Amino acid sequence: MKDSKLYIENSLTRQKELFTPLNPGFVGMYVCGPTVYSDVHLGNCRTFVSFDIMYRYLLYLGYKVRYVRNITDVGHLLDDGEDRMSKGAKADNLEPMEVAQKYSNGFHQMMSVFNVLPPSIEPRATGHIIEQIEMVQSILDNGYAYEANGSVYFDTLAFAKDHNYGELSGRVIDELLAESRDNLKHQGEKKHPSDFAIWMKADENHLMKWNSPWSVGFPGWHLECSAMSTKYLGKTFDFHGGGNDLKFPHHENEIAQNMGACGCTPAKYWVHTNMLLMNGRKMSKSDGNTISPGELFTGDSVHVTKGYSPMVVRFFMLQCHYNSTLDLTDGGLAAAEKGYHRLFEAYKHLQALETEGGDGAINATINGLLDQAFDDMNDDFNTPKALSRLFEVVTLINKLVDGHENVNDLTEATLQRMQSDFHALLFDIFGLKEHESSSSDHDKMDGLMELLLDLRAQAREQKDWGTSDKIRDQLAALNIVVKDGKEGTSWTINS
RNA sequence: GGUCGCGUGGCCGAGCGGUUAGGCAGAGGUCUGCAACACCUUGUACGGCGGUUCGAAUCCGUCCGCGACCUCCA
Repeated sequence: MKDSKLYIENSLTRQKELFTPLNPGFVGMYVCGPTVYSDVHLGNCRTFVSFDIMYRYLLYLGYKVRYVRNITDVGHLLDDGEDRMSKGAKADNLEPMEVAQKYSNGFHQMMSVFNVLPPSIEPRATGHIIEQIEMVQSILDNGYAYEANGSVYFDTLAFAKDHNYGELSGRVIDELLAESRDNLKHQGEKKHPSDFAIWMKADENHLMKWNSPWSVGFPGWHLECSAMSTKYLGKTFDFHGGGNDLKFPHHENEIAQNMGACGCTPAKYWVHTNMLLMNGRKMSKSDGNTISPGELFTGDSVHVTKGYSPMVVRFFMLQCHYNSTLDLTDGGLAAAEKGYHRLFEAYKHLQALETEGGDGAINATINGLLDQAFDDMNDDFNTPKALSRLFEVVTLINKLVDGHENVNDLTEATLQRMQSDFHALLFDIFGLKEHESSSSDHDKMDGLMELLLDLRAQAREQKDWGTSDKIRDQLAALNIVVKDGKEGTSWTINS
């Protein structure tokens, strides 16, 4: 276990707090996953990349982390009262489970493309109907819910007498009443407009329904997370995350349900990630201001001039703190792409550096920057700041490579630390990776390029600039950049 | 209308009471047959107006502008 103090901005208290797990050395972490009724969109990806960084950093610090991220495959109602999964199923003439499977597969594939680590447990709402029914019963037994026509509603007024409802989102129950007074007539079975369903009676054509003590029906949306987090992490656990659009009503109601069922607050630290915008506006599926991950990778969209690789997009996300809105723009991505390449070029040079070990004149500078990078990570996972330290190290690496700084001013120990910390930050914590290609392809490519550059070198010796430039230009058209340097010619592939 | 948050240099984006953020672009330079790439150096800033303070981008007030949530959303 690394000896470092991690501070996390807790949405519940709105303060940065020292992270101290309930059980030393162990972390229980729950993150609200996707509803699998259509393709993932980029905003989802940013959220899960943000939590991936946190998960990775906790692992790096040496915690044993149980990371639970659910998949919602039932219970999400649309305005017209139809279930999202059912709607998707009817539209494509599929079983609801086929819809869930199809989009779960797509989701997993996209997470893998973004190099997001899989969670330890990925429970599904439909696989935990019994747990949810039991929780409804507990809440009823405790007097915080009532039954009406086969549906069960959470009684927010009764709950608010004993507990604080609205703590997370800063909402006051009287205001909730005032807000929705106009809609009272539509509320039907509810005693109070802020009450919410924890079990819904299904009508005859509803596709997804289960037996329960109250009716044939289905669980309320917020209930699954309460039931599943309790099952896998216990009644109280360390860390609960989600997009900040889930704060209300989802997380507020989740807290109420857990309190209502077991009398204790579910999570110690609540963490919310901010939204991804595009061109200054919220990305959303419903209006046109959206780009799918696939379109972003291929460049097949009016919003970008070219495609950007998944790792460039991930790097772009890292340049912004998870708690701020991030504005996706073509210019921003292009800038990120260049920075990303510069970072990785420096990383490669760093791994090749060797020192004979001198007086360590620049040790302190480098150690200071690396220390600060980790301090930044400890300060609420501040990836943009940590990255800025790394770029300062990049400048130093380049100076060492170019001879502007003497590599022998670096002791062996500091060089090794640079190499291992750089690797840890880039790959283990930030979760970046280089563009992969199969190694046999790689060998062939090397051979081919060696041949071409050999021919070109001959042409240049004979001052046959026509042939020399033709080779260089044709390769450039294939995004292979030829670099003529002091020590000969090298090449790289630009993505 | 209610709740919360944000406005930083050409662009993106940290900082949040005194010290260079960083990336991209721009400018100058090194390298090159010419280029490109790469590398080095480098300028410009904190929405307006008040206030607190020895000192404010950073705290307070106010005005303007923007966004999110309050209804399904990551």
